[in-house]
Amino acid sequence: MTATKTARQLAREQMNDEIKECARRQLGVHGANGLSLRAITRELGMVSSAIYRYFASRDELLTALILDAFNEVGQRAEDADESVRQDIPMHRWLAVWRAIREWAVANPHEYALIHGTPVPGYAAPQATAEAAARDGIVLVGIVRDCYAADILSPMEGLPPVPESFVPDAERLRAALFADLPDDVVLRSLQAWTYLYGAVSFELFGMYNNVLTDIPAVFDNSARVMARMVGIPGS
Amino acid sequence: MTATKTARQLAREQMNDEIKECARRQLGVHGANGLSLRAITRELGMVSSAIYRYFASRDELLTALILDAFNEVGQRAEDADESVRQDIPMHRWLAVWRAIREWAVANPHEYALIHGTPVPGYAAPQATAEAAARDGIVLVGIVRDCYAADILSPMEGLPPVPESFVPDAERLRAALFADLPDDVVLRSLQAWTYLYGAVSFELFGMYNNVLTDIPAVFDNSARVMARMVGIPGS
DNA sequence: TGTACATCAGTGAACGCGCGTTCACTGATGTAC
DNA sequence: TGTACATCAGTGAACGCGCGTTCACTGATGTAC
Repeated sequence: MTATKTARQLAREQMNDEIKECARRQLGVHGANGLSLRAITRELGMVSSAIYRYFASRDELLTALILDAFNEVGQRAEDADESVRQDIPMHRWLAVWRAIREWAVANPHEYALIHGTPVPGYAAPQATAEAAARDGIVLVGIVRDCYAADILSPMEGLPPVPESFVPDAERLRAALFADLPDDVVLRSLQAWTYLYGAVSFELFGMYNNVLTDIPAVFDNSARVMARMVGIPGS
Repeated sequence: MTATKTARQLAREQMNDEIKECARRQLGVHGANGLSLRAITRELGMVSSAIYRYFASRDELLTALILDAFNEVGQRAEDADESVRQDIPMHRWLAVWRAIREWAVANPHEYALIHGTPVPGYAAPQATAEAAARDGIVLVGIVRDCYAADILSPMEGLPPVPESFVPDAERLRAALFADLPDDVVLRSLQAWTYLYGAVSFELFGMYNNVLTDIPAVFDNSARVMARMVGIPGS
């Protein structure tokens, strides 16, 4: 197992990428349900059975695409967080929200793959769960940093945390939320819900004939949610 | 054109309903993309071409299902609003939120049809737009009643309305929001976005292994959004 | 009230299409001695 | 360094399937006189 790769290995990796890229293009035209292995091989100038050298089945290809999508959006979120000044939490928060939205707008069909209607008959394997959590980890990280610096001030006057949420908060703390109090865990989840609700509304056309400057409203929503969670900054 | 219907007309209406009901059942198994006219006729014991006496094409059937779904959820929202005491806005607000969520949970596939990934290659005709607005009209109605009664107090300390939203607010006022101020129009849209974001997260499985008592968190969110918009009540 | 004609729900065969997956194969690339 | 063998990417034909839609038809239901 050396670092140098044989011509065969290189060709294989390249072909693998070409298949996925072609599949992504297909997603845009026919949606996830219409993803056709034959159409992919046709476009790549191969015989239809050749694709089975790379993916054992249609589901396996789908899984690879889903994994890529989760990782891409997760990577964008992480990059955005690191690209801004770490000492201004609101800047980090806005940067991450924008990065996620912008990725989705630029890749609507991959977005639909991970946040749209689940593909019937397809069950995502456990492997995707880890990749799916990356964006959430980034957002929670910002909240945690504020809490650790004692500058988190969740909005007052909001309804109290429901009792039935307490065990969930406990479990979520252990997994990701560290020592954040119940209400902050809840507000963070609500902000996360809003973020993807807004992106889905935009991409699925619900804002057609309603909003013209969607990015501006999205930014405003990001700030509203930041205020709710307690992230300081104008 | 009398009120009495011929046996033929009655049979036609009944068959029409049976086809749609069967189609709705199919949605659950294979999703909107997998809706098959042949499978429907098979289940109904007809020959495959017979369905063309009722729907001119697959798209026409889809449109009918979408229209039904919008009208059903709209009806539920209206009924819920009317079923509670009109003088307590928060009760109305909660009732409508719950009604919409409960309809969605009870009819996940019809929900996906109207709020999930758009079906590729299918463009909803204008006719659906009116039905699609019913739930929004109910929610805005509550806000308007509060404003008219001078008991609306939008949350303070939220980021100001973006300038680019002002023309949208103007247009939306003319269509539906009557004399509500810009910030209330914006907060209402954000609440509407949140509502469907939360329902979609629940139905599309994003809360799996995260929340156990989803209705409780949903209620909490409804109250948070009510507070943001300015609807009074604990 | 009875008859002649029009309407129209449902039939059955066919059209042309695309799909995922399998299998035995060829021939180029890579590896071990 | 050269040869024998193993690996494996890609071929081409085939399998069995389901799909939406058209078309000429049959026979029951409805309507006008």
